[in-house]
Amino acid sequence: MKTEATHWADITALKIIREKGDKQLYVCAAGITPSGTVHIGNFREMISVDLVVKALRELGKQVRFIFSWDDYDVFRKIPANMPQKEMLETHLRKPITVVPDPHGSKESYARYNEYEIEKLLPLLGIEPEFIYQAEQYAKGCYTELMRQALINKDTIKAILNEHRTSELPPDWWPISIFCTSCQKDTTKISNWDGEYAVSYSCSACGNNETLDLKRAQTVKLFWRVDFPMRWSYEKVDFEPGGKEHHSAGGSFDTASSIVKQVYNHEPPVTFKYDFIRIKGKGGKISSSTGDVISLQDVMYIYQPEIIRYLFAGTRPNAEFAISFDLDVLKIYEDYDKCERIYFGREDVSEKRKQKEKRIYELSQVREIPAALPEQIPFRHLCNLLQIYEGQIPATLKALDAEDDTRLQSRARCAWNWITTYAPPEFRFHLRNAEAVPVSVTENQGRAVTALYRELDEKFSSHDERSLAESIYNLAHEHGLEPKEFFKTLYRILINKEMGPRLAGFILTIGRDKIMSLLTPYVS
RNA sequence: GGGCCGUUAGCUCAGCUGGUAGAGCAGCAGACUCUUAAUCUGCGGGUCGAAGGUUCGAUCCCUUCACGGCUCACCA
Repeated sequence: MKTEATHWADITALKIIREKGDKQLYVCAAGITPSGTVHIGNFREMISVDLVVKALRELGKQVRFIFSWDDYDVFRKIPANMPQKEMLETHLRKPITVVPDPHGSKESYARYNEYEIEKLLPLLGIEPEFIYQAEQYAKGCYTELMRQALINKDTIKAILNEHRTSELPPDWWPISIFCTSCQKDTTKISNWDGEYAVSYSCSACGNNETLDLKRAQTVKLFWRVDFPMRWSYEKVDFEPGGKEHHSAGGSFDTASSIVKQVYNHEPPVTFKYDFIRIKGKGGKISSSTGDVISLQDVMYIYQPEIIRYLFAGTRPNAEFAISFDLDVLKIYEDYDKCERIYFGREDVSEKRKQKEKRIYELSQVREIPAALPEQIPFRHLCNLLQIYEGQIPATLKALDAEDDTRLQSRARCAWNWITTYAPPEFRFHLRNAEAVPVSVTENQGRAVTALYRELDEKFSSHDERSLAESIYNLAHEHGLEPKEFFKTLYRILINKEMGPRLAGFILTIGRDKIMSLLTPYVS
């Protein structure tokens, strides 16, 4: 039993129970429009709900975690990162589920964007029940609720007008219609009979028609109304919202009024989450250039647990940056430290300990490890992988590490980082022993020869410290400044002037390899 | 114009339901005749944006103000 909840996910869970009462089932919802690549900022919506769901379940509650894809939205503009722009151009104003996938792999534009992230979520332990709005509308799930909105048109209008600078026009309706002929939403409603018949005319193709709401599959609610309608339909108890929805007059505000006045349902518990910034991914990052950062991009560098850790460890209403630069090392170190704290291997204040422990628990993709997992510092992994040229099994074997999924995943991320984002100082290639030797002076050659002999005799008895000492001594014995000797050795090993801390590096490279690399210089 | 959020050590930030402040980095000193933001050890009196108020007592509550940022108001 925990003393008091201090983590935001637990606090929110308790708040939901307090405000919604003791229920058999709690509904927690997330929703995103797949009108383009789902980016890491959108991901905050999913993970935020996931963490709250987790907290509720740990309190012994039954929870339904729903995720609504707002894929009956209209295709308004073409994101810069999409191929086949001319083709897409011809589909503007149609529902995104009708627009073809420009990549040609999925049944629609919307589906492509949905799938790109749906396939990744289970890897992060996020497994919601997906609801596809286009499908829901098509199935007629919302017919009655649409009619209710039509009946309450004036109420809705008044609510929306409260915060508008210009009033909605007299002929405004809370629904919009995709023309059955040209599929575009370039339609104007001309009449509603008070029951289920809605007439419209299409300005694009000139189509005039009267639809039956009970049969029609192309009518939908205006987004600010769709939102509260869904709260009512799914009986949503909790849904967070991005900051763009959370100010006075924003969609949460109007949706709350509408759900109460039109649908006779209480709005869900909510909180606001802030945006995610990106750091260290050089140059163009704005969505206008279409260079959005997706979850996949982040997973390329960060293990699943660490992605969860980043979000679980930050209050939702605080903005934070996801880094691709040197900060990556620090983030991995922070996570490892958090893990050590969880397993009591690190002395910290009780308060800190409680805090970190909860964050650690929430960061786990599945069950919490029973004992401290083997930790291999990210930085070290980066060096080893370069020695083994990116071969993960060989690297883990050299480490005598368990070949488990966590370490594999970390190794993959480390290699990805090294090859894509790491600064040049971090990168190296071991030279090939058969390559033409670099040139060394006579003195340098003698020192290298001495080192060769030293290693030949005592490689296995050296540790980093003793070997470092030997290197110094050898330098002096042969009249070299240590710095010069270091440079010489780095050139011989990796053809650079600097590299990883030398003694440890030599030991890591391993006896066989180091001997073969030094051999050409032995006189 | 409305709303929200910030303003805490040089920098980045922690500080839960009030009991006069902390961590990392930087810095300084020392150690190691090393180098991948190098490692180890030691060192943290900063009017907690300003002014009022509530309180025995406020960084943490209330009010007002200043500065900074974000967001809504057109479309989804």
